Amino acid sequence: LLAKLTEGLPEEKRRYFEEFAELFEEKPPEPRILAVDIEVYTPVETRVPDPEEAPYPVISVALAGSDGLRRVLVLARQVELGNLRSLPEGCTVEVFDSERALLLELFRVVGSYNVILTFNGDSFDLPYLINRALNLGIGRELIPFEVVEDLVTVKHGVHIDLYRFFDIEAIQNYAFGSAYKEKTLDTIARALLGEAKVEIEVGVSVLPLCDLVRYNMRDAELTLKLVLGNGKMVWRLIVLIMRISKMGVEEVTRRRVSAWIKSLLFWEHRRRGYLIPNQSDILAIKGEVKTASKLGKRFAGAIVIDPVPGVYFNTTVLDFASLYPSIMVVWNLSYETVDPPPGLCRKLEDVRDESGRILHRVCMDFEGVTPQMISIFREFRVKVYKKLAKDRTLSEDLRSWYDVVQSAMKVFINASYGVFGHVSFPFYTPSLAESVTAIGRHVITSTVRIAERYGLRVLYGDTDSLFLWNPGPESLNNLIREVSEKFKLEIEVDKNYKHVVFALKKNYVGVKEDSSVDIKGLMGKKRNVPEIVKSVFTQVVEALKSIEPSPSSVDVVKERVKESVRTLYVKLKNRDLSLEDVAYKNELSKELGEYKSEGPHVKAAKMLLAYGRQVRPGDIIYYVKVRGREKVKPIQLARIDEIDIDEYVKVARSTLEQLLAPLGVSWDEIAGALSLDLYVRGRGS
DNA sequence: AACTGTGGCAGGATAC
DNA sequence: GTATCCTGCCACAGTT
Repeated sequence: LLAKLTEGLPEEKRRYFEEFAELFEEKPPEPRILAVDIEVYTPVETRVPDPEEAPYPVISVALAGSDGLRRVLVLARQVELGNLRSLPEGCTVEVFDSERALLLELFRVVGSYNVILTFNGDSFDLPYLINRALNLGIGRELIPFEVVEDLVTVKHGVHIDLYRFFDIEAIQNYAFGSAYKEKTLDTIARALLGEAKVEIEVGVSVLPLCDLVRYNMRDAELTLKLVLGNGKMVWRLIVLIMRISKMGVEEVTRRRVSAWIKSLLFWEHRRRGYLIPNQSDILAIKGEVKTASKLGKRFAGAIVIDPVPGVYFNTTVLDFASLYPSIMVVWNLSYETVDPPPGLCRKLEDVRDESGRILHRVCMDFEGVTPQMISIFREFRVKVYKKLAKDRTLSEDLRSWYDVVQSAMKVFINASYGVFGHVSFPFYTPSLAESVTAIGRHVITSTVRIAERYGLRVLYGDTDSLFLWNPGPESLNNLIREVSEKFKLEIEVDKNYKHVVFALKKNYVGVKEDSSVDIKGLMGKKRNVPEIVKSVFTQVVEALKSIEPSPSSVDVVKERVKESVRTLYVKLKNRDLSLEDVAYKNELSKELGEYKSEGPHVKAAKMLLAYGRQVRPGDIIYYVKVRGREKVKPIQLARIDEIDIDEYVKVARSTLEQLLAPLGVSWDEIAGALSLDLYVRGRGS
């Protein structure tokens, strides 16, 4: 495959391919890995002990090793023993009457593993262990961990904090397709392994010993499985990113994709003997942008076509395969090729936006580093590794390795454009980022014009996609052929919708041939909408699946909605719900003091703080709407009987109207009849 | 002094 | 990275 891939290429480029191939073919190392999780005593359940002070004893430590080790070390305390039958299977439990002995045993075990895994170990488990050991008079030389800048490392090996790894946006979005949204051990394990933490009703400090062991062991096991489960997928991904980026394991698992790409590009520069420019020098020559349009934005982005509201049957979605990276390859866009200083380039090409205006010029004398990297990854990914990942003649283990190889490349390809628009990236080049989006706009608007010339009806489009209403196969093929030839970009049919409902930009519902449903952007999908409203939304979507092109079919949907809303009303009125059902979930994106306006989740967070609970940026605040002056309360401080029913009816209305309006159904039509109906029923009961 | 309406903006979440 | 949606705060003006 490699020979085929590099056929006809110049010697130098062939060598690049060969060198990369080695990185992808070399088997991953299999070090001894140990997952560690600790539980700490705390007098106040809601308060997490400060790891700098480490004032309270470590009451339990669970260890799960790649060699099958399953051990829990517990401290003997005055608590219930609990049910011995609830102890996890295949696990050794040792009870210590000295915390010092417990920690020393832990340190001894840690010493025989190369890779230590934790979830949140950088900010809690390991600093706590270090400081607790010091407090107990254990010498530093006996403690296997040490703090280095913003991480905690293992003296004889490496430490991977999975919280930090899964927190990396590129990992979350590209490698796992946004499968998990909240970054807790429980939510990530549920999403990736289908397993959950052990549920406990009370804090760990008062938990019966056997339950504590079970709870602790599960956490360590989940931590280990997140790395070694699914055919060691995560471990392999880490290894591949290390090889591609030329970074160590502790950096790769803690730094963002821009750091990986930086490292890769620095390496490439050095191997070719190029000078690495200063950021300020790039900015001085290539910093000028011409499309700074909106407040807070540095350059213009993509085009979103205003959808024609309504319900459409038989709609085909076309899209460009990784549009931005492909544009960078075809137009040779790289920080060193865009807007070269006068006299340094013989062959220049114009970068035009959708209006034909020339924004920048690109040098075509030589291939830029970025396009070269992208095209190598793309070639390998499409022509080699996607195929090998599906090759039935290979062992399952090998196929899954190749699948990780292709997804590692995907991460680098997808991130290749964004980093150049990021101020802190060492190769930050505004004119480059602006050129990519301008060409993107040019490509999509030209494609719309060509589609219309073939008599195709464009219903909607966003950045790199076009939704075509009931296209004739011939016109469709003509469009695809003409556009691929004109731009040298791959455009293909992505999917067909049996029917699709449009209302607003970035908001639609489409039902595919197999009755699976795509819901984009609608409120009912967002995490900040309470569960109780989401479930009504889901019911209405179910009804939409079966819709046919007839008025009676719309009536059926109307009835279903009415029924769902009625149930919601009754539930709310009877307060037949849990606080979780009505909770809004919002992320606290910064420190409380940094907020300019006090939104509901900020207000709720402040109440939690006043109550003595820690709140940090990144925390998801759960709050409910209550009657009275405060209007909101954090879920921990609220009671069911304070819930403000009207607020929930309001949010149900706005959420469902997004589905109803395109069907020509008004809310009043449903709620008007409903309130009378409820009134009569209410009297009846 | 308390309330109501309004437009601008902050903030969160999503699409691509 | 930008584009877009929705909610709710906030300042201000006008009314009771």
